[in-house]
Amino acid sequence: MESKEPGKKIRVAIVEDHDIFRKRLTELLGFYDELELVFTADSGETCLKQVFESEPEKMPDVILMDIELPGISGIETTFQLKEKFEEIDIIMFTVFEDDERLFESIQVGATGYLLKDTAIDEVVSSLKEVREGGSPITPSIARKLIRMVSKPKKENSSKSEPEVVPFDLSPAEIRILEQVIDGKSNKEIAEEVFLSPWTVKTHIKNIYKKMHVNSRAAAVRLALKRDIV
Amino acid sequence: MESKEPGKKIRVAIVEDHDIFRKRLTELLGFYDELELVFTADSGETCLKQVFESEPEKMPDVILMDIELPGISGIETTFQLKEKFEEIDIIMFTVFEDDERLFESIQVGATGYLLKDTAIDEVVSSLKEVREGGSPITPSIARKLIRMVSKPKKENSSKSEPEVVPFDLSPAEIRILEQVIDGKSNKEIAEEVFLSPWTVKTHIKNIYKKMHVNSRAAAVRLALKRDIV
DNA sequence: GGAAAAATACTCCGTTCGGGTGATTTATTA
DNA sequence: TAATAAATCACCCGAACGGAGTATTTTTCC
Repeated sequence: MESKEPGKKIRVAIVEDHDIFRKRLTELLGFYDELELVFTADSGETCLKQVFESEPEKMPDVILMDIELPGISGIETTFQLKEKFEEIDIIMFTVFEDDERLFESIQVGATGYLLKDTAIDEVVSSLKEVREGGSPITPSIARKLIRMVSKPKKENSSKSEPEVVPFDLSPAEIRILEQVIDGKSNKEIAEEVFLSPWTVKTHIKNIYKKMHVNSRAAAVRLALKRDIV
Repeated sequence: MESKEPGKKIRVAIVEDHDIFRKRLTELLGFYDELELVFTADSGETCLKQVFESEPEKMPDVILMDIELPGISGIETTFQLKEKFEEIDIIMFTVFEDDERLFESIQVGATGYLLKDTAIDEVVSSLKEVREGGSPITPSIARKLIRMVSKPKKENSSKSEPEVVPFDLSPAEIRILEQVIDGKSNKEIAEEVFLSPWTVKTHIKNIYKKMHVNSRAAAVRLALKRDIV
């Protein structure tokens, strides 16, 4: 893992709705010459706007993203960002050690996950690490991650494949998603899988929710991109 | 996550076949008052023997375990140990960042995974972290972990060339097809490319004709399959 | 210069989609 | 056993879509 651009300053952005915290963080990061703060935002919307409007030379390398945000969440924002700007590393920054959101963060493409009580120079080294191909996470979060990866050794080792399905799609949903990818309409899918069109529709709605999309085309693209089929 | 026994020394064991490295490590850890080295071993077998024969008050809290060992491997040793002594935390200690063994280590119950070039005081803080419920891992390993939980992205492969013209799509059509693939609606596309929605629609109709499809989803699938974008 | 292809714009019409809501039934798991 | 998740079916509504047709302007190229 090599550093992406050894000599250069790391361009950092902060997304944090809590004014005092954001300002404090801004101030602290200001002491580090190796960092360049390109913008701060107090909401996901503002962040997206900022990034989309950034000049190439002001595009952040890393974003410190609060999870709890007014309006669209940090997770959603991350998802949106990674769709368009895959090269930006995003470190989730939160007060909670929340399994669910940790998992979601990873799903949508966050690279690191730090707690807000992390010391400032650890935050700074995290920013560097992430640019060098690492994933800064606190040890306690690492343990959660490890639990996710390791088998819940509950008997039953007969199950062959762990079958890592991105987006947590249920078997029924995957079956239907495949049909959607084939360009079929709800009615056609219903006939194919012997279900009512209403059911098919419901499944598709749930698929959209899980995949964060709102059209067949987007779902197909994502599914193919992530090798779900 | 609370410390298991706040005030007490952490009982540490080292399993490492490389004599010089083991001795050096022993020496270095000796400088830390908060640690108590209960034993060292140069093989998995010795380690198991040591643990099984340990007095309760000499039972290690944490074992630094080399993966590459003569005889039974560190992974196998870890497995054996965790069978009987689940409360012992084991930190794998290795020179290699090996995906396969990282994964295996976690499967058999290792709590942490450090590279041997880790600074000594980081090793020591790792020993503490592990006792406090954390999982010390280096950022680069964390990223591998995260990749495991997130996307089993299929890399590689057929780096085939553009070859012939995919379909006979005109530049304008391709431009619009790209937007379709992004999941945009006709109206959104119109705004994006500064055209009337009617025009966009016409283009899409023509695209369908050329591609022999009749829905966005099908067009997206075909386009991605054929690498048109 | 002139034919052909591409790009642009619009209308009508019936179908499909996507979002919201709500309900029942069956696992599964705590 | 109780709570939760998955799967099933249903309805309303407005927006979007897809098909067929027509037509003008630009570009391209022989």
